[in-house]
Amino acid sequence: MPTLERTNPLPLYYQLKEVLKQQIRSGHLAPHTAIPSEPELVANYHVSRATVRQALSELVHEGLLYRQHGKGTFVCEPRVQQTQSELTSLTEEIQRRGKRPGGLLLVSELIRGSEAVRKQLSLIDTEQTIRLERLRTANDIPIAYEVDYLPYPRAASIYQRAKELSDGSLYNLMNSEGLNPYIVEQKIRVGTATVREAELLRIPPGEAGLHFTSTAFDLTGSPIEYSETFFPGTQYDFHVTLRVTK
Amino acid sequence: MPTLERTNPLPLYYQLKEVLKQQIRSGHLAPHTAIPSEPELVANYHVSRATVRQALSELVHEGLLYRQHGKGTFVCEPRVQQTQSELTSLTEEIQRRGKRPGGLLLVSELIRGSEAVRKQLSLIDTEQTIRLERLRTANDIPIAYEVDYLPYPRAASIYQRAKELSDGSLYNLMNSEGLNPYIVEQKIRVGTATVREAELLRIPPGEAGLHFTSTAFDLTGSPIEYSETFFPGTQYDFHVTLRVTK
DNA sequence: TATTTAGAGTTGTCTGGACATAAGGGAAAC
DNA sequence: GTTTCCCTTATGTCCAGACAACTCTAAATA
Repeated sequence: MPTLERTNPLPLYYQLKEVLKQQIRSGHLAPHTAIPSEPELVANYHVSRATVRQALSELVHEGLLYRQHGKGTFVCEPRVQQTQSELTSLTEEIQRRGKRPGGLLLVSELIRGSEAVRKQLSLIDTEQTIRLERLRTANDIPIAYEVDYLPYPRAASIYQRAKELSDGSLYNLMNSEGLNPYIVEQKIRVGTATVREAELLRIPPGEAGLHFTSTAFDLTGSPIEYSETFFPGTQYDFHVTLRVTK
Repeated sequence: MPTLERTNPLPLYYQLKEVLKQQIRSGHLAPHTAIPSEPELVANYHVSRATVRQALSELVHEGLLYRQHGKGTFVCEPRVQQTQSELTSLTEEIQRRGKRPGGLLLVSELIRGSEAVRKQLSLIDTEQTIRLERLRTANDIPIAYEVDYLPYPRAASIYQRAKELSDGSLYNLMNSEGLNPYIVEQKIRVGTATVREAELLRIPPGEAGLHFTSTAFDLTGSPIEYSETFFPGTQYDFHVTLRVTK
């Protein structure tokens, strides 16, 4: 049995979490079987029950364990998409499918923006928007047309570094500038390609596709990005994992 | 200041959560302002710090508060779609838009099911599937065509009560029978209507729409429902809220 | 035999305390 | 005037213990 290191700067509850995760993933703790009870974990790892419960609570929240009052704590059956509701950028999504993500920055400008966009970003009168128009590619083949809006001056540094977007993800760039997306709201509907979109994506005008509008918020709930993306045809599956809020 | 009732069967941390929620929603605690510190809450409500922290932790997890080590705990800016990633059935979604949900049960049968469906439901050799074919309506207008598969015999009671689906939600029926959806995985893509779908939905065959495939799991991670749904045209927006997992 | 009761083991809630770590401000030193 | 250091206050981690509520089994009872 692994032991927890008190000299380790990582918290004890976090170390315990990692140990249990490892045992679950390795199959040492099988689905639907009970893990050691809380008093047993306390004895085995020489930590208090509060520490054990913090580790278990987080694993329950991550969907790896479930508790039954009076009976015990059990291992969840693994799902296909084990990572639940993770926030993946299109860049990462393309990489996950074994392709090479790329992009072409078509336009980068500072404009006032429509009232709809300004409302999404909660801008005040004097503030402007950074507008980025991008063509996204996988293995150099265009797969999506995207327009991003960011609040100015808050995201001024993004405007300076916009040229880096040709090969990288906007979310990566935002993270490196302290604009960390924490929650993202997305709306999905069927749409048809405009003439401009059809031309750029090399598809017939009017062809159907998925139209995304997305707003990203930081952990304080302030909007930091709004975007509209068009995926033509059936080239793109969108996955999502929902959870009951109780 | 409201007081917590120790005679109340509801836990103290839960009562405190509700009090704080109320103060946030009423605007008594404004966005981006600090709430009382943990020691202050301890003194004000006469509970221990562990109790306070349990309440705050859950509110942080629900996206109503955010913490900053060494500074304090603050109120999040409210988002448009404040309820995050909630699991709403189509029935509830229609009601939320002020329309009257309905349905027509076309087929209810017990079959072996394709290998793909059997795999989604993790069935063993001897088990069968309940197959339900439904036309969903809003104000008596067809809006979606849906095929549901449930594991048999586990969901046998659903098969008995299938006729109730004409006016109610499958998730409601499942909940009343102890089959509680806890996590739902969905895949969304653009699709075209088959001849049968077009006929039932009164649209031209081949028209584009959203094609959903969805698998529901109970809290133990076991699959309890798999469904395929077609929404024609642009009648349906799909909303989703994602969160970073860190 | 069938039912009730008692007990052991589990998770849920709560207490009161301790020290660590991070942020900010003000006093002291330069 | 500027920088450095210390103190205060905030959240983060951890402890030892207590009782409540729930589940299951087995013994006691009708």
